[in-house]
Amino acid sequence: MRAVSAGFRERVYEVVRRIPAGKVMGYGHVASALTQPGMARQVGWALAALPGDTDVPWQRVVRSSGHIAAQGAPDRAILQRALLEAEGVEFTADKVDMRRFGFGPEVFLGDPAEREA
DNA sequence: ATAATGACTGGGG
DNA sequence: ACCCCAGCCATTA
Repeated sequence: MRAVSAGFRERVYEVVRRIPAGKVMGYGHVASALTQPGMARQVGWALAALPGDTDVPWQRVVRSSGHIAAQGAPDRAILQRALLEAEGVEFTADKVDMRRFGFGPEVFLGDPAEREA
């Protein structure tokens, strides 16, 4: 058995599958959705184990900063950006504006004044 | 059982 | 705002 526990992986995939097209979620955010904050790295691990023909929209998961992750797979990183732009996600200086494209109820927990109109 | 690794994160320079 | 470093945690060696 390679990578993370099968159960954990499936939970990650379930969450990722719920991210609507045109939106992105941070690894830490996904981990929180799994009620297991602090496992951002393991979330990335689960996505890294995905096959090329998966139906999981792994491209919608980026770093909290909005930058593309995929360190060990630069080729996948390029593909990821292409897929996201095809979904309508705009990139600025190789980063995504989480304030606009970030998904998840958690993002609304912050101060309302923080939010962009 | 200990040490190294990595699709991460937050704080400090 | 960008780069570097220490902290985290399950999987591997």
